[in-house]
Amino acid sequence: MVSIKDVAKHAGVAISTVSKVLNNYPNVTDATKAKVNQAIRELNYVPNSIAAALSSKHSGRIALLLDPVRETQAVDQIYMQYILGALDCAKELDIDAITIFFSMLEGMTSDDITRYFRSQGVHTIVVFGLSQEDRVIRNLIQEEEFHMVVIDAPFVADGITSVGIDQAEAQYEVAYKTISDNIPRLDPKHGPQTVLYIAGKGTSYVTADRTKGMKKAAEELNVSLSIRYGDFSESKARGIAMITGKEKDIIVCASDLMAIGAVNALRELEVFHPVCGFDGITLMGYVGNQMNTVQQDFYDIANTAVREAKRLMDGEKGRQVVMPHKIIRMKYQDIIK
Amino acid sequence: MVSIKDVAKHAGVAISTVSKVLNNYPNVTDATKAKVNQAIRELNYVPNSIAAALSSKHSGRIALLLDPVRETQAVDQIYMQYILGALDCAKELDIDAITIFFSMLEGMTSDDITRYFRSQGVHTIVVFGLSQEDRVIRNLIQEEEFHMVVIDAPFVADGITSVGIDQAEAQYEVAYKTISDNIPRLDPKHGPQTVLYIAGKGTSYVTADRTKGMKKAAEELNVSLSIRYGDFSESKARGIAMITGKEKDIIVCASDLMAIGAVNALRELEVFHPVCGFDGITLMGYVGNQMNTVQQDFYDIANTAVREAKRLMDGEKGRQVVMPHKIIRMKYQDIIK
DNA sequence: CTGTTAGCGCGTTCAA
DNA sequence: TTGAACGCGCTAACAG
Repeated sequence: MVSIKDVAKHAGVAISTVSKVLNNYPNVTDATKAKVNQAIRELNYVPNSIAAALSSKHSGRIALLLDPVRETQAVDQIYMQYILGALDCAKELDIDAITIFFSMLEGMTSDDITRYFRSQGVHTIVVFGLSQEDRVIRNLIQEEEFHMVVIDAPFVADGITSVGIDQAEAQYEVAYKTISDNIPRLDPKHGPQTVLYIAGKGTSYVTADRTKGMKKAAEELNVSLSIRYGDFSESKARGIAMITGKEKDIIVCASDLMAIGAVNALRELEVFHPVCGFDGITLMGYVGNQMNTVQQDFYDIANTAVREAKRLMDGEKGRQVVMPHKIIRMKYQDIIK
Repeated sequence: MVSIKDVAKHAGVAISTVSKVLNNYPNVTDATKAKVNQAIRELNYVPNSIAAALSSKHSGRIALLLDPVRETQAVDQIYMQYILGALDCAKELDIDAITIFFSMLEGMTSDDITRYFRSQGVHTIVVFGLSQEDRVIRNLIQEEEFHMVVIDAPFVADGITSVGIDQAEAQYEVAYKTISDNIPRLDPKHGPQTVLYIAGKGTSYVTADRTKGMKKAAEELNVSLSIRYGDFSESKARGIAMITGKEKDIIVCASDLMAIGAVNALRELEVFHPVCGFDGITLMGYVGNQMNTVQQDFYDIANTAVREAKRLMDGEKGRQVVMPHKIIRMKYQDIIK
């Protein structure tokens, strides 16, 4: 294996000089820089990131912490996009990232986890989809030993950046559009429309925000709103729609999967009411064709998250980053490849 | 940070002794082992895997190499299961794994890639879904610098293990079942049944095997078979079914996604013919309800792959591992959560 | 069975 | 501006 030493010898300079050009340090003549670069090219040298990490302490390593559902599911694509976006960005910024699932941390105490990350040379953690139940992770955040980027959760501090769309606004928009689009459809004598909102899991941070947006839309449109919690479960949403969906005019769901559950319930009840979802997963194109939903660019979100992680590693302070979203109508034609 | 030195001091032994108990070396008294372990616990010591990797060369690090489609898709769940299964196993065996996508390697020569892995301290690579086009990866395999575990591709050598189901057998079984189940349905005067096989991508290693299985089933059942290549694309399969699907009695597809494309085509043509798929993705439960398909346990396959990687790292020789599969009938009830 | 010691490849002072 | 030397935390001979 060709090491920095070989490069130094080949270029006729000292090891430290090579190191300096490698890391873009100032105070190196262009001439020597050229010599070194040439030697690097000639020897086909690649710095050993392991050794670099050991030596410089701040390994620049980050961990991607995900909590996907264990069973094969349609929402897997969300996590896939997260991983893709994050790893692409990490590669681009030349920081190495390890992927961790919550399940791998099961049964560990906060201390265990801290030690685990430390042993892995991780100093920065990107958390995708934190819920309020995750004490251990929240402890991690509190400890402030690690830099953190948190997706879809309201944490901002010196070492913590939060990334995500404006949940309330997005929910507001899709609900508003879905409801108002359907007002003409209704009999004017019908009275105020009734809307069923199937919210997500109460412990998820996004749920409160989305519910807020839903309420705002309901108020502005002067419709009567009832709220149930579907816990992001398709079958629960299906059950809820089975029971109370028939007499509602419109069903707004806090996730696509729940929207599909609701649609299938309505189908079984042999009634039709507009339903809208949230997330923009492909499955909507197959099952909930032409349904309104919020489209998040998970790839881009993850990309940004890693970029923010880099910012933190560079010593900048945590901040809040709001990502854009779109309201779309899912069509089979758009998703088929 | 508490290091091995601190532990040694605290336990009143030499550094190397600590290292030995850490790595389960022989020749250590139970007494001293206990002392060391106690010190470790008291100091809350965690070995630094970076340093260990640097020192021992064979870092025990593996790379998971995946080639997911870039766009959000229903097959993401396959890759998700791969990653989950692999990382779970890696955690269990205490080897650290990095996830790499083909896209991150784009534009690199074989040498670049070799150097990249080397710089990452990777000595073992698990490749998921290699196609014959991937010259670079095949070079990697040829070079024999790395240990390799290859999923769904026919490579076995001293340092290479192959893992996957019996593609031919699986395709044979699902085709046989689907065809024979439907023989009674047909008018006896109808003559031999006609079967359309929509195969995958010609450059994929599994395609040849599956086609072989299909041919065997067709022969045994004495049906007339025509083969088209859908390249694993839903829309291509849809197009093929649009053109030639109408006059066929049965359509056998080499992937679920293609099966769904075919079903949608038939629906549009307003004819019904049995269709079967391959893979067992969730989407089948939504769209292709009650369709036959081959179910692969991708989680388990990845798990096994990592276990095999470990075997190789331990110096054992490469081998072929055949994973089990099932023929199932996908139902919405089974996949809803 | 235990301790001493020499690196692993690199970043980083501190002199020169 | 450059280079020699030390140390990061650990493993692996080797000596005791």
